[in-house]
Amino acid sequence: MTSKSDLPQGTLDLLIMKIVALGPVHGYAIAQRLQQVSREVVQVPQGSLYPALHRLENRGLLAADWKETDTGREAKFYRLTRRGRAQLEAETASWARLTEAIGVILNLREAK
Amino acid sequence: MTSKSDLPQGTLDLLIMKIVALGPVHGYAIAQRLQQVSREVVQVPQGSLYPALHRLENRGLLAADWKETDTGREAKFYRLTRRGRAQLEAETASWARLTEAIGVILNLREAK
DNA sequence: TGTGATATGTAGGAGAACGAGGCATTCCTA
DNA sequence: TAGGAATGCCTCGTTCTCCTACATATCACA
Repeated sequence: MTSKSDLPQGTLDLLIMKIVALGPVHGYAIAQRLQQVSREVVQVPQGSLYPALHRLENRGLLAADWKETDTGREAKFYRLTRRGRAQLEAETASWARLTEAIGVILNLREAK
Repeated sequence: MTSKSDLPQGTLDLLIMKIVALGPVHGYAIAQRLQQVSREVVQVPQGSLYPALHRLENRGLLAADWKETDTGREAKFYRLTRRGRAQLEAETASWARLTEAIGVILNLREAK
């Protein structure tokens, strides 16, 4: 079971920012955490992950430094910039508003 | 306020199917209902609406007949096909699973 | 007459997601 | 010691969706 459902467009950036907000992580670990925390519901292919990270970095929402991982490899650790933090807050609120609205619609009964 | 937030990819089709499931409606009315019911949160531009309707029709999820509206105009009334109804159910469940997973992630506290 | 609401549609472009590929290192095991 | 799996980074090309802008037509009303 637990079919991998594709993420709606735009959602990936939000999730990435959220994970990064919890503390500096490198790309590979971001994908792993999203998968674990969501119990396999959210799965991020690398062909989506890295372009998204670069996108966020170009927009000035993330910044990165090369550091050594626990396993002794070099990896690019991302952190949220100030703008990124503001963006995360805004998008989280927006997401809540939207999903609530959609939830209402999906629960409509024919009783017009 | 009530900023118009863009819909995540794929969500539009889901919402359209849901509205159509409540009873036959024409395109223009679908957009209006979505806007009203969501208190302006969901707004569907015509350039998104009609392509989406054609898309759903081509996929065999919607079917349409020309009828007269309350206002005396000819309009294309859409209804769900059997496949459309199954698709709506599946996508609704998928949406619930996904938003729940995302909700969990967005509520994470740094306590790893 | 002209403006706003109703009603349908297309064209063009931007942007996101993803599959498929490539590359390098480390660790485990047969 | 050879091979594969896991870790870690990346890009290219395709596909799909969405949206701005535009085009069309009817009707009500001022």
